[in-house]
Amino acid sequence: MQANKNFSIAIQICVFMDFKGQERYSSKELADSVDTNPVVIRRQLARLKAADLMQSQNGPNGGYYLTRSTDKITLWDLYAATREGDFFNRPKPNPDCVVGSNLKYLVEDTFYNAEMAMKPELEAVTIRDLSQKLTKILDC
Amino acid sequence: MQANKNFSIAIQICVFMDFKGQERYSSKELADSVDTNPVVIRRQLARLKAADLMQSQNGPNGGYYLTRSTDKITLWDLYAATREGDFFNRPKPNPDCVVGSNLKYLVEDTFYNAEMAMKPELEAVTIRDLSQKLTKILDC
DNA sequence: TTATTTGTAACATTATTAATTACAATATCA
DNA sequence: TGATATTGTAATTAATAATGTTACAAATAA
Repeated sequence: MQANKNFSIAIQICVFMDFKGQERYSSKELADSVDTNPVVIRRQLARLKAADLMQSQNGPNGGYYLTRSTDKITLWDLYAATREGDFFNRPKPNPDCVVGSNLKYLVEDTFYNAEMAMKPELEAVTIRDLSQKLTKILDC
Repeated sequence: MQANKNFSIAIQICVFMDFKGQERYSSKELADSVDTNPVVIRRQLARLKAADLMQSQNGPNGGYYLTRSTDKITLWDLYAATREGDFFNRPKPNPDCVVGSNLKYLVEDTFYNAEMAMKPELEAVTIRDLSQKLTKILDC
């Protein structure tokens, strides 16, 4: 399990960017913030780029930047960009067992519905919301 | 990531039991169905026992059985029994980064809401529903 | 009393994830 | 143009987590 982790890192990167307010961020800077390796960050950001949430520029003074305002990026956007694989996860059922081999079909509708039920909750929160909340916390 | 997998196995075991209609099932039988080791199954079932969904009996002709009718066991029951850890999963934030170290608090409400939004969807489906659906599929 | 089964700990193995190294491609700027 | 900084990605290694296995005590039925 770990679409969760990628999701969490994506949130952190975006909030970090909004909070800092720079133009661009190198993978090195972001890696320090997340406490991991720059290459790990670049791999993560490749997903966000694929979802048109992030852009990058090569060369000196290059780096990554968000393609739109942080009040237009919701947690659902990041969830969708970083999720992978099946919500329901039964990799290798015994093909001789009628239950195991059909279970996927039995539950896929329900699992889809469950996942979609989260959508409005995650859409209700933007990156801007989180970074403003953070600012408030730190003011105390 | 793998609360999902335990959840899936729990569903499979319960549907299997309803579908077969025996009194009890040894961990060996169940392991064959799931295609894994009996000890793995026993570990899984320990969770379901802790959630009062399953009981067991030692000795010859012993084994596992559900504590209540399968039309009273919902997918949410199994989800709750098998979930572990945080929905939001950022194990070791850099303590020097204000974003990373506070992120957990920023999102925990939203993540709780998102998880709870799934509840009615998962509560709407019982183990009985699934095993009846399976029977129908196999009749075709 | 014997056989069967759960419960669990300890260990071994396998699979997955993350980190690192390396380097080509690209872009900036003096 | 040349030096430098940066992304993109592949290949490798290291670390971590999950799974499978063995072993055996405790319980129970016949």
